Amino acid sequence: MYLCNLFIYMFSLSEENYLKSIYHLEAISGKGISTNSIAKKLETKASSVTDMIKKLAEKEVLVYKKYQGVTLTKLGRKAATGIVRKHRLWEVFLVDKLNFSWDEVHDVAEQLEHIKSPKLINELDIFLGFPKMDPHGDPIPDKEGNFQEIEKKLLSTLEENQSGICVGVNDSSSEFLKYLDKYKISLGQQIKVVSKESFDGSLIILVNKKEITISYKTSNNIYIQS
Amino acid sequence: MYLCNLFIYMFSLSEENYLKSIYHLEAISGKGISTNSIAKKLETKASSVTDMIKKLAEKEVLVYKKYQGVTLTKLGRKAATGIVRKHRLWEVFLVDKLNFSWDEVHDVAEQLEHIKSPKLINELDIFLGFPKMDPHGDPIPDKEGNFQEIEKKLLSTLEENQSGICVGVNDSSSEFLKYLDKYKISLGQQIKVVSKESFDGSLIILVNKKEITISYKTSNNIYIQS
DNA sequence: ATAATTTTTTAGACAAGACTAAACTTATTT
DNA sequence: AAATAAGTTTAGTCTTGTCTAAAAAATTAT
Repeated sequence: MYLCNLFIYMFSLSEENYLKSIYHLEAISGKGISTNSIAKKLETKASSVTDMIKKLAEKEVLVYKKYQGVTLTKLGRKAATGIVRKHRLWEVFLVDKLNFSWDEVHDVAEQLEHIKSPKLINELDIFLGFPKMDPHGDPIPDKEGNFQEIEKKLLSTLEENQSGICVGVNDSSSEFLKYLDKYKISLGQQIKVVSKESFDGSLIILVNKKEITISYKTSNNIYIQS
Repeated sequence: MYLCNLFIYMFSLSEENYLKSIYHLEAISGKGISTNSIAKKLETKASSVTDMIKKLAEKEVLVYKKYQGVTLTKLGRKAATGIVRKHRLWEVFLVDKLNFSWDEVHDVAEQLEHIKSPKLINELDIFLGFPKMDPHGDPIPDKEGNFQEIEKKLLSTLEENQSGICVGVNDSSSEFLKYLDKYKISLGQQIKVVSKESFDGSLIILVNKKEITISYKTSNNIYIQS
């Protein structure tokens, strides 16, 4: 228990960013995350990544074999979910308490997620009423790093005349979220597919009793629960 | 205005800590802050301080002449009060909203004060109801860096039978604050000097209808408003 | 006024984390 | 199976911020 609390102080800002990125990459593509993919995610160079993953392998948060990519250990995953938990709780705080909109929270949460204080984050969790989702519909891990992913599919996979509720987005960039705001697409919003253009995958959807046309790319970044 | 907002992003974590320390030292001892005093405050070496103040002089946040110590410029003072503002607002947040006690806030606020987001701090100010004091009785600067110091004197300067209200502490260390908690001395607490021992300066004071004896050192760290 | 002491600065080194360029593996073509 | 391409690692450099040891300036004591 004591060791476990010290453990959260063990990583530098840079190390934490690597852990988080690798965690997110593993969530998409499974084990054996490549040097290049990490470099792309962190907007850095492959050689920098090689240096850092050697260091993280020493600290036993990931397993590294030359030219084989990396895989988080249980320890590494625990650390990563801790950071994700902090990031998402802070996002809820910013939106619920400080009048941020969902497209404004990311950069600030990116800073706040590195604050080291177990009491702070647990009290914040209590203060916010133990939220289960962040403002983009992503699940918030509990203290132990556990969370349940909700049932959801991409809007792009719906057929004509099917409908559902928006429960998340795949792209949390400010540009995309502002675009969604313009068409009043937000979490909880009912969306119905009116028609589907087969040649480019674009959709006409019904939102708030208005029909709007969205590209395949857009529909592929919106999660729906039927 | 645009420049003014960029300005707050201009300093590294380390630079911010130097600015803050120099600001606090100036508040005590006026202009011309010595290399050694900065080193002591930041628990670093004089040679490191010399390096850093050269850098900060280049950035025109302080004036530096070899062997003469440093003095903040208007720009430097603006930056420093910005950090102090953030530190103290976060302290209020921790105590008012997250159930921290006044002896637990310092280390966390020390981290939070470096988060860079003008919107964050202004919204936090609104959320907290524009507090004028932090949990230790220190004033919170407004956006422009202005604040008014309240009328106060050290408990050690009171005469026998004089009384007043505790409005601040000079030492915010966890040890001292816990000691005060033990004797139920908190902000707003009525304190009356029952008697004064001339040979060591110790006091017998009346707090909550109980008489307690405190050392000169203690009485010299408590601020009173008559 | 000179000597001793303290303070400050300089010079050179180091660690973390990033970068470029070159070398080396692995994967893909032909 | 050899040739090419793509991805990865190594080697060496740079920046930031720190440090030690030594030199220089300022202060204090004699």
